Amino acid sequence: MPVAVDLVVLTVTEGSLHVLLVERALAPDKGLLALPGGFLLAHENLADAARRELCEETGITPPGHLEQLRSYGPLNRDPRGPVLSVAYLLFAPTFATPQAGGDAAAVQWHKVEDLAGPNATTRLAFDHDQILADGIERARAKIEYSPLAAAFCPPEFTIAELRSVYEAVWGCRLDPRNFHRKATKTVGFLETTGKMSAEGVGRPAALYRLAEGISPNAAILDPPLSRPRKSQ
Amino acid sequence: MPVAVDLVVLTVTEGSLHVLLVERALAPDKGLLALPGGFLLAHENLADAARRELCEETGITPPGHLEQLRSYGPLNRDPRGPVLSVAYLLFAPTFATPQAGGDAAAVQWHKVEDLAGPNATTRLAFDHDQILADGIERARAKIEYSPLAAAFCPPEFTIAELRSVYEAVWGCRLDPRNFHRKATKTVGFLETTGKMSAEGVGRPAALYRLAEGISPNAAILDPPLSRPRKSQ
DNA sequence: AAAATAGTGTCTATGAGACAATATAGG
DNA sequence: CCTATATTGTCTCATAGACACTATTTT
Repeated sequence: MPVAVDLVVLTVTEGSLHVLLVERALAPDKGLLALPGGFLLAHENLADAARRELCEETGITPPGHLEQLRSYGPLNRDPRGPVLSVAYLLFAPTFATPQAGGDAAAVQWHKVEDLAGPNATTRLAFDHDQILADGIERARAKIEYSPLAAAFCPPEFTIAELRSVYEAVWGCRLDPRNFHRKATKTVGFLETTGKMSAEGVGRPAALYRLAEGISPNAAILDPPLSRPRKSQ
Repeated sequence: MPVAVDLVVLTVTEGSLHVLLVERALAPDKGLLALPGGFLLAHENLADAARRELCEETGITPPGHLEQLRSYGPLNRDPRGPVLSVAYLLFAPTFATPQAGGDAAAVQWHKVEDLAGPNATTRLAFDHDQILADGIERARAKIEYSPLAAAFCPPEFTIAELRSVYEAVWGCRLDPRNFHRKATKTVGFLETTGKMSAEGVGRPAALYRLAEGISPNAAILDPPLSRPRKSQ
């Protein structure tokens, strides 16, 4: 059984959630947008294949946090026949614009708004719409009770930058004052650097980093940074 | 690449969480306890393979709720070579004692306490200890914000039965009075049947069922039936 | 000074959890 | 009667969210 690995690579730029897509250089679905990915090699583990494929198609060695999303198929998802796909999710800070390579004719960040949800305008190759939707849902759920939102930020960041990540991923506005209190008072989340941000207008903001010794993966925020329950 | 499907089949009996294990009839790891499972056939989807393997090895057509857990490998988990395993999780009501068949020499329910956590006494075959641990963790997290705990109960059940499920899965005692209020007042969770339970001593309890039109999978309890945060 | 953003304090509504009190069964 | 379990009610504490207010910068 051929086994593929596909990646949902998410980042936050310009106030909204973006996903890294490639334009397929080969049939099937040549010319369509798709998640980066490819076939698992013999003697390779899943996560290693995910990193290798991302690097081959985009020239990027993934920073951020990589985790398994779920597996799909193998039937009715690739016209060539049964292919089992194991999807991975990468929480990435915005890094250098990627370089197309491998099976990819072009690589670009795309606004998630245009691809998933009610206002979607573009169709992805294979069953990648479903995989993307699952990845977004996972990201939305996970930043609530884990420190993973910080994986979208540079190593040192302001509370406002962190808040804009939550706002982009959840697609809603958060009260800056309540968010500030919540984020800074949640134990085991942030650590002050002592430095101040010099950017922009208004009072300078303190710079924070992830708390020492936090693996963004395992740590659990308790209580969680609660996502608003009702429409705001 | 050979692809296997393994199942973590959980149920609640006698006040504690149990998992269905087979004794391997064949090498490798012959004689060891293992999760039921086997190889994916050509032209078969993952969830279908999970159901088929469970039926072959235990004679059971799974009631309850089946969901994908995650994938493992393919390296360093089977002495025969690389095998990708996709694990599934089944929330099962206690049903008829299973019948061994296929690759299984014996099939039995085992107390999860004896297998996972600090007091574990038995080792499972392959990497099934890890898979079991992940399945238990998923179950513990999921019954908090989904109606899935009811999948461990018969179609009609009392609040006390439902509470004992939560207590078994979470491994802690819950206040019967607070639990009763919480469970019955959570919208979209339970529905009264009008019938009463005749069992046991004390005042008879009302029988409930899952609310109409709930797919236990998709529904989200809001607010969740919160798991106690601190040790009780 | 005005505008903008950072950060703190305060109030209210809601839910979790402790626990009193009542209801209904069997012995 | 007593005991056991079901079910309801009440109280307290903690947290989410609304929002007034102060602090510090740029224009």
